[in-house]
Amino acid sequence: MARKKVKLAYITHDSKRRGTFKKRKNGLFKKLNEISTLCAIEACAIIFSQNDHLPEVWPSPWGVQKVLSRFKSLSEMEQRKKMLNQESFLKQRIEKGQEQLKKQRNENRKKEMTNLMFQCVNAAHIIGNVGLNDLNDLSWMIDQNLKQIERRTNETQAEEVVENRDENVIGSEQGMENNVDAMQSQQWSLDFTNNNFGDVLPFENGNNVPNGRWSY
Amino acid sequence: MARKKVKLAYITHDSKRRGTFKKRKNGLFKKLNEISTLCAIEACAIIFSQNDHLPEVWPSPWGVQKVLSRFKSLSEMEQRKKMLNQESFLKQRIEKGQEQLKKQRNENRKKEMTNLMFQCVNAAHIIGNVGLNDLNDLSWMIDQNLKQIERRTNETQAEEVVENRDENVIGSEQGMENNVDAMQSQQWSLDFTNNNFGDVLPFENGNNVPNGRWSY
DNA sequence: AACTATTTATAAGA
DNA sequence: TTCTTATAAATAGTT
Repeated sequence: MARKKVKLAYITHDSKRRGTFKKRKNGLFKKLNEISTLCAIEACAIIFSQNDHLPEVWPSPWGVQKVLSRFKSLSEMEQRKKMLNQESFLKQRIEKGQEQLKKQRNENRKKEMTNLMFQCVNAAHIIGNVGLNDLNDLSWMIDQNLKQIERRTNETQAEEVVENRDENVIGSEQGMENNVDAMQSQQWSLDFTNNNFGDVLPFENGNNVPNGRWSY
Repeated sequence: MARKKVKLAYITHDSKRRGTFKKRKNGLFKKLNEISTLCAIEACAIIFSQNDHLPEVWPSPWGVQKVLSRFKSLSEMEQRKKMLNQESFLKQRIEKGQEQLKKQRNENRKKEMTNLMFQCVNAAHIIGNVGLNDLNDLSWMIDQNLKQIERRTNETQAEEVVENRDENVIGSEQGMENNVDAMQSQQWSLDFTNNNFGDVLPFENGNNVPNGRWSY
């Protein structure tokens, strides 16, 4: 941005790009430092350079961790929201697939629990041929069944781990149609007011997504 | 930085600070956008404003997640490396912690189920002041409790999903506490060469840490 | 939110 | 690389 206006595009010339990267990274971190001081806010940035596989971070590894833990502690719903932006339809599909998978899991768990409880009662009936008048009876029964429950739970978990890997791909396909409404009803605010970014960048997913500022 | 040189310190005047924050945040994101375009690098930033409990992120929630996962896996890998180098002492601790975590989870699940069943019976007692002679009663009761169960299960699952992702590295939940130690034992190099930040900031942890660029 | 006077950032060149 | 400097950009105070 000096001596000449640079076009906002990948700098092919190698040493030039490295120089620019270094300069701008410093500038960026300085700005970050300034805004966090001036406004007393928590912020962090992580930048992976092209060559170095280790990132440069601001304000410090520990500072980053601190901000990240706060970021992660946002509720699950918000996390979900965040991940569900319209950057790519593919991502949506995967998300939806995961959602379905989760539902399916809950469904399974639900059935399992229901089944479990019926078993409890059956067992009680068999044992005493009477109702469960005494909690102590139930207590015994629970102990008897607990191992079985645990085994089942473990099985379910094991399956889920396996499923996790590929199922979201399968689930995703069917997830699409059902969730279009849900998608559209989501309120994403892509704030372009006061957007002076000027240009449009091709994202790596191939879609042309205008560079805006995302807010929740 | 115009009309007057501002002192690098917290802006007490409220509306002024808000204005500065907004302007500078946009500037920052624009810079981030530029550097990542010009140099084709992965980067992200998270900024918590003072009021809003939801952060502003760049490039997008999803983009942030992507970078974070890379960062996290990397930092954990590094941590692991260092720990292994330092002796299997810490490694053992981690494994033990993971084991404990797993046990704890099973314990929780067990308790949850037990609790559930007691709730069932209690509810039944309250309702009819009799034992569970009729399965239909139980059925009703189950329906009543199912939502609660589901909620609990969701909580448990949510935790597990997070852990699942990097569990084989370091159980994140339990790993967090350990990480403090690990962090501090890490060798961070604070690079002050070519540091034009000029000033010294009091960090919120109380330490006076010069603003430099951290690299691993 | 829009407008400038200034300060900063930085692309090229040394 | 680092330093210099001409110029582009960012932005503080104002409207």
